[in-house]
Amino acid sequence: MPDTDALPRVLLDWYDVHARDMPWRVGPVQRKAGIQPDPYRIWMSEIMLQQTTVVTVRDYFQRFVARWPTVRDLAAAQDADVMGEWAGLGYYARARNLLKCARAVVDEHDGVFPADHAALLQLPGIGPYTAAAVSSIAFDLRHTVLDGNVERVMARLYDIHTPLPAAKPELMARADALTPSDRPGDYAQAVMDLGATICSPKSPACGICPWRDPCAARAAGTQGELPKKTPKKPKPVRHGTVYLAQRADGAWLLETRPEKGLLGGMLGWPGSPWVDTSEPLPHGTPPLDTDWRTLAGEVRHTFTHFHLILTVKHATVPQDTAGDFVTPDQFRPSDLPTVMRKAFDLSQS
DNA sequence: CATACGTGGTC
DNA sequence: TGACCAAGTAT
Repeated sequence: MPDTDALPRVLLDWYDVHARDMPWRVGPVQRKAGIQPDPYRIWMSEIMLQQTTVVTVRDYFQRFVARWPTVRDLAAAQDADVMGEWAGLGYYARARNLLKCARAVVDEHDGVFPADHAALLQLPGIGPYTAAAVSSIAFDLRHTVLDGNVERVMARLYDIHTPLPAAKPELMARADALTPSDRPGDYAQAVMDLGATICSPKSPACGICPWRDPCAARAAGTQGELPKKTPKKPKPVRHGTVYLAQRADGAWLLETRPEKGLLGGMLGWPGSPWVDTSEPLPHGTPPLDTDWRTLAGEVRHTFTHFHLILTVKHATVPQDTAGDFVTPDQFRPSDLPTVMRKAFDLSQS
């Protein structure tokens, strides 16, 4: 059994030297000099980092805080502007909840992020992990973060073979027992940095790990097979049709998708429902009665729980055609979610 | 507890 | 090349 009193100290010492630089992060040296993180930026980064890598988040974060420097700025933004800026980052419910949360902070908390874990948990898009991350990292309160990194580190440190998600309560208990009252914010970032860099999913760098000596999995040689996970279900393949209509002035016929469900609230091309490939290719109802040309090739895209094959139809229509056309000066292909941008790219090739 | 919910990088 | 994986949340 590792000495649980010494472990957090060892990790904090490692973090003092190896903390990675991130645009939202106040590093250990600055923090010791009394500089506190901006809760708005910590919250923003934590929402973006949900199921998303630091490398991907970095540029999105910079664009968001440059465009909306404070939570009040964000709360006052147009929905379509925020969704467009989020396009390509995925999990679009995060963007919808980002706006709801910003407006709740302004309306219910006088524009100031609450430090309290329970209060944070009441806000849209903030669950157990993010509430703990914001209260610890932004306010240096002692809360235990349990994300994918910490789960992996704990499973290895204590050689826990119970598969996820059943192992979560035990992993949380282990993580909580290690969380120190001194520098809990730096500790939270340190244990996640450790999981992201040293204690990685494949071929962990045990030789340079600050916790190599107390690590039970390393002693047992099981680090490569932990954490165990319950097998995933196979992804079905679905297919459908999308319609790209371009007016004489170059404007495109687009629609804002319904708030709920896949790509909710995002810009997209009109099209058919997407059905299993065991069924015939659906054509849906074309948005205009015109001469549609089927483009060569197809769009292939994989979502979290299914593969999609899209047939893309294109038409050039007269200037006086009625509909929600977006003019070239207002159309940014980067406002489209990736699957829709792939259809656009096919029409341009 | 299971499922829906994106995308890009990696091996 | 396809499966796995990433600082999870909502229902």
